[in-house]
Amino acid sequence: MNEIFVTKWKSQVKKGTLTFVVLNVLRENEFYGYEFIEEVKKKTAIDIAEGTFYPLMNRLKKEELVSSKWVEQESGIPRKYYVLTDTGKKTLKQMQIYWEELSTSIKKISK
Amino acid sequence: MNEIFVTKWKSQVKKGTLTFVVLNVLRENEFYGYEFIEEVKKKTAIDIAEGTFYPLMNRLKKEELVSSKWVEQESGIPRKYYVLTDTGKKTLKQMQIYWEELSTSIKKISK
DNA sequence: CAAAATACATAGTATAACAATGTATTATTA
DNA sequence: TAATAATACATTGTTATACTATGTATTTTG
Repeated sequence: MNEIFVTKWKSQVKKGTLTFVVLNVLRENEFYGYEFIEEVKKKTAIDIAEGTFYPLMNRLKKEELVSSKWVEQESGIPRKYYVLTDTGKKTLKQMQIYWEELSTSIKKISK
Repeated sequence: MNEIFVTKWKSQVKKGTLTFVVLNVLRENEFYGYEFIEEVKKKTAIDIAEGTFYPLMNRLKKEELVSSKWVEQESGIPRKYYVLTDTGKKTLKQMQIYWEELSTSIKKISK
């Protein structure tokens, strides 16, 4: 029943949304990429493709909303941890305002 | 304070969202384009550019989620009214399920 | 009578998600 | 112990959609 349409739509809905998710999650904890994706998959209904995540993080770093640092492991591949910057925190606050407005608007018309 | 970033982000967030808005609004009433844009602007925090709306409606018609009919006016330019099809109604139901999941997920991580 | 509002529409641009693919290390399991 | 899965980061190319700018035409308003 129009599965292709719905699938494509879900992918479109994620645009922008994933940025909002990332900044929100980093507000409370530092995460490295692989962990982040797994955590979000477990705790929410949101599935982030790796091919989406890494370019997204590089965009956010370029915009200086997040910074990153490599952390060597006793064994295994080093992990790149992401941290929310002050600019990131301020930007997130503005985004939260719009998100709130938008959710409220949609709740209004979808009830 | 990063206004350009936030502005671009808002535009990204609308991707997919506008489809959801359109189908939801048409669930209860028929509308013509100009009226639709004005109504949504008045009642919600959502601003839809005309250059977004008309191509969007043509996509939805192609997918057979909506149909349209021209209605002549006693005076003035004829109006093209949009109507939700049965396929549109069924597709919307599936979208509502995902939207609910997504909002819940984001509420969880943004609190 | 000029400007604003109404009403539909398209072309070109920018952006972001995703699949596919790649590299490398470590843990599991058969 | 050899193959496979899981961990961990990353890029390239494709596709889809929102927006600006622009265009046409009619009607209302100042």
